[in-house]
Amino acid sequence: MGLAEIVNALLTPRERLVWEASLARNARDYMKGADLAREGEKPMALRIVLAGWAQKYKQMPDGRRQILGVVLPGELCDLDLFTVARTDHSIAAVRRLSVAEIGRADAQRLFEQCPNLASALCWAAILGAAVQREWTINIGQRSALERVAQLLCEIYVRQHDIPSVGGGSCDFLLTQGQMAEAMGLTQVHVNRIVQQLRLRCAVEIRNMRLEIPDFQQLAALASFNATYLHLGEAATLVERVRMLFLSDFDRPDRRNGDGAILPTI
Amino acid sequence: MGLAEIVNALLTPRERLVWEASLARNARDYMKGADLAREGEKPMALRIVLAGWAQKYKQMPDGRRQILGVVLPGELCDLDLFTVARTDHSIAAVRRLSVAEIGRADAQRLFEQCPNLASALCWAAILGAAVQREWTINIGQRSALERVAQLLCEIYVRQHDIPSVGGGSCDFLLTQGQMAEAMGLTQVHVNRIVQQLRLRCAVEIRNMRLEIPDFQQLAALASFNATYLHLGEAATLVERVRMLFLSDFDRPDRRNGDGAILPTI
DNA sequence: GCAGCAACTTAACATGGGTGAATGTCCGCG
DNA sequence: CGCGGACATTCACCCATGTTAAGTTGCTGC
Repeated sequence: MGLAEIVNALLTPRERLVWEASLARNARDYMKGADLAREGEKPMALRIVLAGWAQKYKQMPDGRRQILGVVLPGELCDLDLFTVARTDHSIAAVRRLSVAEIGRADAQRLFEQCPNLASALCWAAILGAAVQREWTINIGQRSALERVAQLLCEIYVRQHDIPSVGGGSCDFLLTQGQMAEAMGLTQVHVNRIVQQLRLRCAVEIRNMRLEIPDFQQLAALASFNATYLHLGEAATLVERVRMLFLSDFDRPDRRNGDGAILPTI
Repeated sequence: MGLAEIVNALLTPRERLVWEASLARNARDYMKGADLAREGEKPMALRIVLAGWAQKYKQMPDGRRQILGVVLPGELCDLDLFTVARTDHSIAAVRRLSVAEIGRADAQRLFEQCPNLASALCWAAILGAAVQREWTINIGQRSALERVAQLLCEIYVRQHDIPSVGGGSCDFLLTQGQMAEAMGLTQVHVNRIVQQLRLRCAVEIRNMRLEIPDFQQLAALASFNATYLHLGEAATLVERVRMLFLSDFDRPDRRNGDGAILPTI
């Protein structure tokens, strides 16, 4: 369940327009490898990826680097602007990247016009933490082969939202070196594994595309279980948000585009 | 920054009373190893640890288990009750455990009486995700010695809130086997490392207590950087929460115990 | 069409940490 | 007091993955 679905479920049509206009107005580009934010800095913007991929990472004093997750188009980078005094991780562009950067003043105005946006962003951030948990078990417990297979499965499913039967393809912008930093392996070993996957599952990574002829087979190799992505849960989302933020959904202007009042559970 | 500090910063005195009464009223005990919640289930309660430690974990089909984090007294287990249809990880008691379990109906009533509680819980959940990120880099990039040292540092600091100079001691309820599951190592290897730490830093784990004669030394071994715990940021928290949830802090009843209006930034 | 660089491959070798199994130590309980 | 269970410790062996160091391929810019 990505930010887009959450926004669709929680915002009124009018709010959605304001939100999307704000994204478009604040677009900014980065070159491959450029940092959008650095660990230890004061957070300066609310960031949504528009095109390309971003990577969250942490670096140790001696240079070892761990990629903590990738941010795909339409997804939220973090809520640090509202939650912490100093950011605890860095964000960089995986390749050429376009991102909406909403500064303090703009954000303030935005939330005044979109009262439901705050809970939508909180939800996206909290669900994003579920992905982080899965990366932890991935690195902690899986073998190199399982790790890489799991990464490919996750990236594939996150781009399709509805898990498709059989196989298919999707964008894949990481180099083998970046995959290594993401999975706690070396570049050389990732290369070995990618070749194994090529032989065993006919998986191909080429030209920034990932091709998976048989998703079931790959998922089995990885013991992939998509529960943590919480797909298809948007339908029942309003019910749960309402439990926590009662007032947000009792406002009289909560209507859909046709003027009908949305079901209130 | 733990839940307690966040609640202190965001709730009115009246709300705090209601909240604490609710915790006390819903206390429930678990035996060592008992599950409070299991992966795949529908979330049934909002849980706050009162005494003892809880562990979040995930298990793979073949039995491998990764501990994703520990929940110390006063901390929130998760917000799954409000965010997901099915939980993606399990929670168990590390040892005998007392926890407040607030069910749907009770939670509903609670949020009606404590309008600021919702944002407090969201903040706690989002800041909890920062700890998860650090576990990821810990397992992905650090050597076994660094990992164990880092774990000890984190547990120590989380119990002291204010990092003390020199050394000290704190509760430590994990067995070496559990430490192994937490750090992606084997029990045997954790034992080797614990003995090294004993020699090199005089660190002792005994009788469910952890003694660290020289915290600086241990922190250096681990390359420990406490940024991710966001200590001491509670002072400026209201300012940030206000940016996101404007309305919550404009309510007329936001007064402190003496009847004076709290500063509004 | 070629220089130059980034990414990918391959190979030989080294090692941190895993495995399995036995032994030791402590403590609560009947 | 002695038994049983939970946890910690030790040992011998070895494999998955890291390290180092060449290549090789294939862009991209000029």
